[in-house]
Amino acid sequence: MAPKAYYSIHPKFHAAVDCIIFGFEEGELSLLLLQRDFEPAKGQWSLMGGFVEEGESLDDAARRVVAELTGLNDLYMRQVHTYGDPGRDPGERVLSTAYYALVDIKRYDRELVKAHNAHWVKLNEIPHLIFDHDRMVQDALRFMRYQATVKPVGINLLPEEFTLTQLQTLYEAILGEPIDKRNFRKRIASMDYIEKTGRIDKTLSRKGAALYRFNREKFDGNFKI
Amino acid sequence: MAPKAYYSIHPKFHAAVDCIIFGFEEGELSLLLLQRDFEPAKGQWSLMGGFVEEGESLDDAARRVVAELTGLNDLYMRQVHTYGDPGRDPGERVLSTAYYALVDIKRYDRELVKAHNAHWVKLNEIPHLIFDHDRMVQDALRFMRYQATVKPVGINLLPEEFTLTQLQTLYEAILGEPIDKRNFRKRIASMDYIEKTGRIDKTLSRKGAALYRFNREKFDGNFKI
DNA sequence: ATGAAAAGTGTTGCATTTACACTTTCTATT
DNA sequence: AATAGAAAGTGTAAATGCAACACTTTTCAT
Repeated sequence: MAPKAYYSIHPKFHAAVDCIIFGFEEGELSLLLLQRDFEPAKGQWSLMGGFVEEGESLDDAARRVVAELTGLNDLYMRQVHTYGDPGRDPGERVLSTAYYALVDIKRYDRELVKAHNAHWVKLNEIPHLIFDHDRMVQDALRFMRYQATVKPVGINLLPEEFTLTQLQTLYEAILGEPIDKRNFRKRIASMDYIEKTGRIDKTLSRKGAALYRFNREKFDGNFKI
Repeated sequence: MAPKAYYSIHPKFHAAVDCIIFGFEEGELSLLLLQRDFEPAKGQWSLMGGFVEEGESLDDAARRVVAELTGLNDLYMRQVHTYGDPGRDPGERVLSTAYYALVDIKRYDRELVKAHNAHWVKLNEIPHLIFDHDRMVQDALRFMRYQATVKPVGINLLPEEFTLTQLQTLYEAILGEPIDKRNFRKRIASMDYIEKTGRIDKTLSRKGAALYRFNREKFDGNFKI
């Protein structure tokens, strides 16, 4: 067994998670940010975060923190990076692990968000954030963009059923560049895990647009390597 | 200011770094692993790791730990992931951040490695490692492979000057598949940041092979986005 | 009846990637 | 001195993937 001193001669640190919560609305990506009405850094903007508790994994902590703010427990989340510079939190030393989360912006709990004084802010209108949260956002954005080019994580920003126009607008927002409609639809047509539901959405156009859905079974079947 | 209780009501944890140290020899990737002659988990195999100390960033801790074992202070290193499940270390709770490092296997300090009872182990001969170190290795390998397809990080596994055959063998080892010699050389020729030194290596063939070197300035000039 | 607004639909050219085999050079051996 | 062996070095053609491009259909509101 390990001698007791093996651990105890080393310092301990607070551990936190900070969450970069992405939403998609009006053709643009947004982040859910807190206008802090509490200390520390009261009055400034920050990411939603929280301390890791005893017996709680990092993933669980991130999930809890996001659920506290959104009421949603089933979000797509990924760890981005851990920030551990001494002095990154001017109060005490805290190691913080950043996670990004993808939210269908129609689903979050408006009461909870209001209670936390949180707001959806469009990507290009993001204010300066406290500590090293600016850098966390940059890193999370880069990582999410990369993931989106590799697998269809973006789907988690849309409702269960979505039109191809919605999907294209989403990917244009993620990649930050316009996409040719015909080429885009050709590519989607070749992905059998994005399937027509047979239903039609009439709210977004007079003509109506076919609704599609992501079929996780087909995707996992095709992509497990 | 933050009330003192803001921090102090939350638990603290040990923080560690574990390092996946890659080398390249005889056409294969290897890892530098410890056969532990110390507790905990004496007798088992593990990654080189260490606790994060007061006033030391995670990156610094990883750099220190790798230098302790290899004597090398200038290695290419990247953070991979942080592992925080309660119980991942059966002794006490420890949050561990994994880093990978790339070593020119000709350069490390053999005395230090021997003193730590560490050994280079080929990728496909890696034994079961303690705790969650197996998973760390898988994650690091995937991340390093991805990085190698995007930018020439592999160069850090070779000496300053190298032949194109060495470089090709390295990339075959990283990607795990054979590469066509002519296509490979065509691609390298199009990268002006890999430049001929004018020197010739005569140790690896009778004919002799041109030595090349990575020009960081040209690379940064081309790739800064 | 008409106009507006979004949905939907194929083809061609271009660029990139892949497949493929022989010659050159040198030295160690006979 | 001749030769065999071993790795270095070199170009072309086919195929595939990617990018560019414009008009018709449908429906509802006016």
